[in-house]
Amino acid sequence: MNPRSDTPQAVPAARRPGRPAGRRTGDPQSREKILAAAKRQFADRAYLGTTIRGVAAEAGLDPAVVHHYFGTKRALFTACIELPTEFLTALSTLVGTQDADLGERIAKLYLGLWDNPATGPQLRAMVRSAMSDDEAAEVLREFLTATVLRPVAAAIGRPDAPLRLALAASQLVGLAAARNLLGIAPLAEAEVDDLAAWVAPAIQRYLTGPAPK
Amino acid sequence: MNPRSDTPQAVPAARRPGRPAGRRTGDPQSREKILAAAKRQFADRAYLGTTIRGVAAEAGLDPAVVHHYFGTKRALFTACIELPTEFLTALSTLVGTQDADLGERIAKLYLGLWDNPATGPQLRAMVRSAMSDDEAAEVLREFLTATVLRPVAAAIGRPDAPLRLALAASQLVGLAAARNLLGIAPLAEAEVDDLAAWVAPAIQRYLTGPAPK
DNA sequence: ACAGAAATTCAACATGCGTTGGATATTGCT
DNA sequence: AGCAATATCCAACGCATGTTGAATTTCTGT
Repeated sequence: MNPRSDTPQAVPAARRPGRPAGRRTGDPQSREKILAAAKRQFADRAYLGTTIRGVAAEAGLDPAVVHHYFGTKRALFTACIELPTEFLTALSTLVGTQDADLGERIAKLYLGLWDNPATGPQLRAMVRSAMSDDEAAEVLREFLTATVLRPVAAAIGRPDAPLRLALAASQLVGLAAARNLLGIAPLAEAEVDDLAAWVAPAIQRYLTGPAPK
Repeated sequence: MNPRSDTPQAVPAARRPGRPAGRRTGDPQSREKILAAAKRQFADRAYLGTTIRGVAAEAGLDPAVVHHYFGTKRALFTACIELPTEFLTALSTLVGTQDADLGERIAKLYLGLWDNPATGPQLRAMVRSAMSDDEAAEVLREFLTATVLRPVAAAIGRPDAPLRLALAASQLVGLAAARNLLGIAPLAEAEVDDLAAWVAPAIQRYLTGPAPK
């Protein structure tokens, strides 16, 4: 503390500039601030392009606080891509019922998830990172097969159901990526309902139509 | 380096360990080796996950050689994603002709490009990096619209051609990403011709079918 | 009132990165 | 034979990163 210490030993103290250390008054929202900033950055720059320091800066905090709450960057990422389960169950039950409007209802629900501010960033972060990071790819693959493809395949009950669902999923993921990640103009500017009407027949045919040849 | 130097000055010389510096005998293939290694790594780990040092190591060279030939990492990347123009013109002329098999022929040609060892790595590198890097995304968007979407839209000549083509492209990109990047099982294991038969009706409908509603 | 837990700050470490500069060896031209 | 161009290696710089540790302040429960 004293500028002129009376002992010749190392004097690590004397913290003068910046805000003082220590706990802030009021209930701490740092964890939520970090999560929000991290979701935004993972969604925009994928796993490798996102830095702990950048997240901390956007949240207005010290990088060490991020580690205090989440430990490692990987743990922060997995905390960011957890989706509200309500949507997943809605999707599953929806696809379980077979009818002529199935394709359109799936497409609308799915595109709505991407435009929803509560779930869109997670989806963007997931797909963006899965394309450039092996571990994230495994997370997405596991998520797709476990919570979407497998249960729905069982509900449909055809022998070629896994292939059919994978085809439908590839169309939907490709559409969302082109629209929300790459920003291909005609898709990015289109309305959800119009897009759903366009892709609905394709989804419907993949799921319930006749096999080719 | 020398334990007993005869001059008290700095002695930078006396390079002893490792291979000697200087030009190798025989025609230098280093540029091609670097390109091959870089294509592989950009395709596998996207732009940010690829390091000059890693590329140099795979090519068995010093990182400085990479800079000697390509200057910067960005320049190396753009050198890697240049596609042979023959394929592009083949695609363009193919889509210019309208008939009932158009969807299937497009799908086969496109999926073939991804499985072709001469063009697959570039496509993988392009799409992978476009998902995580802004500049790469612009390259892909420009490539898609300029060499595929725009000319073909002109050939089709419908007012909603841009949207129709973007939808077809989203299906194809999504299919290739799920199959070649994410490794979704039923798609990764399927034959090109079978997949083409499945997606052909969707492509055909996007391009020439009736508009919805 | 007090002790422990929690929250925050700063400083630093070790690592890996892209990039640069200089030294050295080989080639090809004249 | 000699000389410019080319190719290669090594060492280092400056910077950013994830992560750790210690110090400090506030809060909470008793």
